[in-house]
Amino acid sequence: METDLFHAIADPTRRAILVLIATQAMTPNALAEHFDSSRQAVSKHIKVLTESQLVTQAKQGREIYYQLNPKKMRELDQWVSQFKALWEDRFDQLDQLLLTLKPNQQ
Amino acid sequence: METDLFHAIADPTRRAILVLIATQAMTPNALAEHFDSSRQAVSKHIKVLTESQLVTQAKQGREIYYQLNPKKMRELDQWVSQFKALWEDRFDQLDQLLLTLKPNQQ
DNA sequence: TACATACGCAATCAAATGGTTGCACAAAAT
DNA sequence: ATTTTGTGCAACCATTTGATTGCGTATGTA
Repeated sequence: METDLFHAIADPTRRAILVLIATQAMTPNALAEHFDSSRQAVSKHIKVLTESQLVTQAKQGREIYYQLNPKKMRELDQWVSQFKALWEDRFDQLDQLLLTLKPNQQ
Repeated sequence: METDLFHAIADPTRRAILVLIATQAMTPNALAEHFDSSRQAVSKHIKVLTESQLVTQAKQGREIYYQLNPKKMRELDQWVSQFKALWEDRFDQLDQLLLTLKPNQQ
């Protein structure tokens, strides 16, 4: 089962997990302490993140440490970058001009 | 009704719409020609995008032109940027510090 | 050995999602 | 004035989602 990257980051809990494990690997139990929902619910989120390859795992004894996979996060950055030119200053001015010529109605 | 930015881009059709209208405003009918699903299905996607403020509209006669709102897309870029230090080659202590100080965003 | 801990997996359920069809209405065309 | 076109909205439906509960298994501990 592979999960789409954009689907994986659509959930607020999953995004919070990503921030938490970005700098330090964490176990499901440790992660679950940061949320109101149960460990199993958090584990299901972790599974989605793992299937999307945003997260990698490393087993240590009976604990499993999950960690962010920056390479996959980079894919998101690359997708966004295709729009980057649109919010640069010179294009903002063009937007203003278009708005003046075609004012929004309704 | 306001839709979350990350939820808005979770759907492949909606992402395709964003790419199509990034450089040129388009009407729902024109957009629907690019997809297999019905006009109404596309219109529902447009509604989600509009509610998330990723898309703005401009009425012209009986046609409604939809266009990308770069400022909102920039928010996505800013969220991703908190992880940027993790995949950059230069990974000095300053990057670490900035990442740690940055408040958690969802 | 016996028990506790950390975790994944399966079943279940309410809510959300994405799609379709039908309809209403305003603008344009005839 | 009547018809066609462009669009949004509501109702409906199958599928997916996020959460909970219960269970099985492997690892650590008394």
